[in-house]
Amino acid sequence: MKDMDIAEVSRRTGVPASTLRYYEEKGLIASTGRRGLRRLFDPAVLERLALIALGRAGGFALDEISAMLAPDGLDKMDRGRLDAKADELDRTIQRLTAIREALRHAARCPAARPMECPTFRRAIRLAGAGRFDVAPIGPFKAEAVSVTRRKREPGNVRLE
Amino acid sequence: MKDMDIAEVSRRTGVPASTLRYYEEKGLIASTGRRGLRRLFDPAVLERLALIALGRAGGFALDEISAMLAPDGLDKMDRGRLDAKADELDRTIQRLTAIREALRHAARCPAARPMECPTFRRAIRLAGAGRFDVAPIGPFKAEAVSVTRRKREPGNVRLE
DNA sequence: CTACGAGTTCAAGCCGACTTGAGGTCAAGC
DNA sequence: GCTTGACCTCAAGTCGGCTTGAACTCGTAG
Repeated sequence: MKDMDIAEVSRRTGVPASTLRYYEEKGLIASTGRRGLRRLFDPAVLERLALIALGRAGGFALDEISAMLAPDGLDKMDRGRLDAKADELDRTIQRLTAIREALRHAARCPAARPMECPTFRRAIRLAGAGRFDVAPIGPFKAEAVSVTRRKREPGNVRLE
Repeated sequence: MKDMDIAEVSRRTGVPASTLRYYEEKGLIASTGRRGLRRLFDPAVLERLALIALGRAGGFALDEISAMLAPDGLDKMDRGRLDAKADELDRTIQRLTAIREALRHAARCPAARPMECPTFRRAIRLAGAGRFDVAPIGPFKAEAVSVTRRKREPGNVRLE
């Protein structure tokens, strides 16, 4: 298969041309050359874009993704980093699972106010949604979690 | 317990005062009144903030959260909506699980390039990371998924 | 040879969720 | 009565991941 122009890459991946240019600018993908002004892409870019999409779907930032993909454009990734990311995802999944349970429970819990329901409160605690020392049940701890948070972590502790 | 000023709410929840003002402006929380210029909050706001944190941790937008929390400030939420959100979370969890497996596998798969490994490709497919009709194995479908995407869904299909 | 359309560059805009900063107010303690 | 410092408002800034628009350049079909 010969080199493709940006439109074909876009068509085959569903990724808009503007995004492809943006990715190139960020160094996530590379064009093999130009014909006139036009970029030419090696078919291997399709794989790379699939991996990028995978990362994005996993909630990773573009910078993290480019750190995971090998610098030379091959797809050998750093094993340690991959495992770390998997662990991160694992924690996220556990948190989301707890939240899902909380929602399901809240949807059919007979308690007038969800917060009065021990099951719900437990789910909140598991969700690590923060320590909100609301009256009824004692204070609990929350370990720091991160979804897509940047600097600060509101929703997390700061014990007085 | 008497009404609290913004600093106390902040201290007890870990949510910065600026964020509390912002939430009030958006109608997510309400102050019960003022003493001079200063906002006063009913202790019930702590619960509400816990629920908001829960929603945020679940990846929901503030607008979605305020739609889930009752307009009158009580915490009765719309059951249908809650279930829908739980389902949404469920799909997200499944996707993330597939991605986690893909990462774990990639970390120790002997194949030189992950994309040549059927297990990895399968994980990508499950992840719904898009249809990237890379040569070796045939095209597959991806149903639209949404993490925190806004309008467009790059990474998803557009069969020619 | 020329016009066309698909590609290009670069700067600016957008969205959500906040944060920051300048300048103002006000209750309480000395 | 005055200072202090916590709180206030409002506008603007930030960050990531793109998109959009204006102005321009080419290869190719007619």
